[in-house]
Amino acid sequence: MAVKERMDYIKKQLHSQSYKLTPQREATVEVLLENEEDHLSAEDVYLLVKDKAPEIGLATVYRTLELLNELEIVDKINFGDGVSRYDLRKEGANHSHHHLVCIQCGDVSEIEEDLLGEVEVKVEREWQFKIKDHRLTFHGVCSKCQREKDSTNEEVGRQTVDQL
Amino acid sequence: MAVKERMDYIKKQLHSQSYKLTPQREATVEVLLENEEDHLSAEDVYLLVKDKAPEIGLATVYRTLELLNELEIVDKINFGDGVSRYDLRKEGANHSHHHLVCIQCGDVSEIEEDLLGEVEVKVEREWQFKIKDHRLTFHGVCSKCQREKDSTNEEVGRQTVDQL
DNA sequence: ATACTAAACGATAATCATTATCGTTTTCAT
DNA sequence: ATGAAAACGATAATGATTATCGTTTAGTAT
Ligand SMILES: [Mn+2]
Ligand SMILES: [Mn+2]
Ligand SMILES: [Zn+2]
Ligand SMILES: [Zn+2]
Repeated sequence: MAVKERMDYIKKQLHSQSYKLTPQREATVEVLLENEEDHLSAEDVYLLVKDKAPEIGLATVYRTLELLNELEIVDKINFGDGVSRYDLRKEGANHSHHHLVCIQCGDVSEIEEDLLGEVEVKVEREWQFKIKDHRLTFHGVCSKCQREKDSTNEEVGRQTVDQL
Repeated sequence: MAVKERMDYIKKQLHSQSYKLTPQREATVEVLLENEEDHLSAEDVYLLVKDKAPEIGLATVYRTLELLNELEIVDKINFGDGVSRYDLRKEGANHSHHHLVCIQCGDVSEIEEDLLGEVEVKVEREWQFKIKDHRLTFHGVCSKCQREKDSTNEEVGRQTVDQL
């Protein structure tokens, strides 16, 4: 697993900006690495990190996440529920990855591939805008929910009539 | 101006769902139409709409914006400052338009052109995800801020060195 | 026109995520 | 070992949004 190496790399990033790697910060990063698929809120991180460092305070979690965001180690994203969520950047990535949000089951999945190459070239050229980062989220129906809808819609002889 | 016609169309959308078009709702929509370029928070809308309907309450503004969002007349967006912003959909558009956010001056400008056609085809095919809508925001440096940076960076005679 | 009912409203209290404050602890260079 | 700065934990404050509730309005049936 590259967990150890990524931790080391993050340590270096902190040190290079002369930030200390406290036990609280290390535990927080560990939680983020161990839950990379998820999109945790500050409260979520707080509850998970308390297993490793029970004495940690919620304020410290917020402070740490804020710091990691400034260092561009995590992205702070917002899916429209009332909370910010913190998303570790993919290994080696220097920009935010994309998301698919299912409007039926709420599932959030990732697209690691950068789909915006050509689009960004066009935007930079035609809008004279120097792009530094992006946020791209698709809202729709995930494959699982599509299948469930299908098996529900077995209208007599005609099997699936319309799958939305 | 198409303002009148768009108001009529929105009236029809409300009525078709058997919602009443109250004076408060009408005043709110008017404010949105008159400030289409902007990205107003609920509070912003509240202050503007009070000119037209001084007795309106903030709760009603929130309720109206929520309703317009459900009817897909406005998009509720979040640029990372602590507030939701409400963005009227472009005339005839059935999806959210894109945004350019300048990380230096904070300016937000619009991209009405739908840049994601091919990307969405690919996502639907390769991720088996049925796309209903999207959110795309680019973060970077707007043309104005780039020009200011340029004229500042005249390294030869070196006038001013760095601003900010 | 009157009376009834549900929708909508205004005022304001409650909620809840996030931020600020402050006294204490830790880290690290001297 | 000493002192200053950085971090921390607890908790109060803030501020956007939502919920509540009594009143008003709009639409419909008498
Ligand atoms: Mn993600
Ligand atoms: Mn817009
Ligand atoms: Zn789903
Ligand atoms: Zn700018």
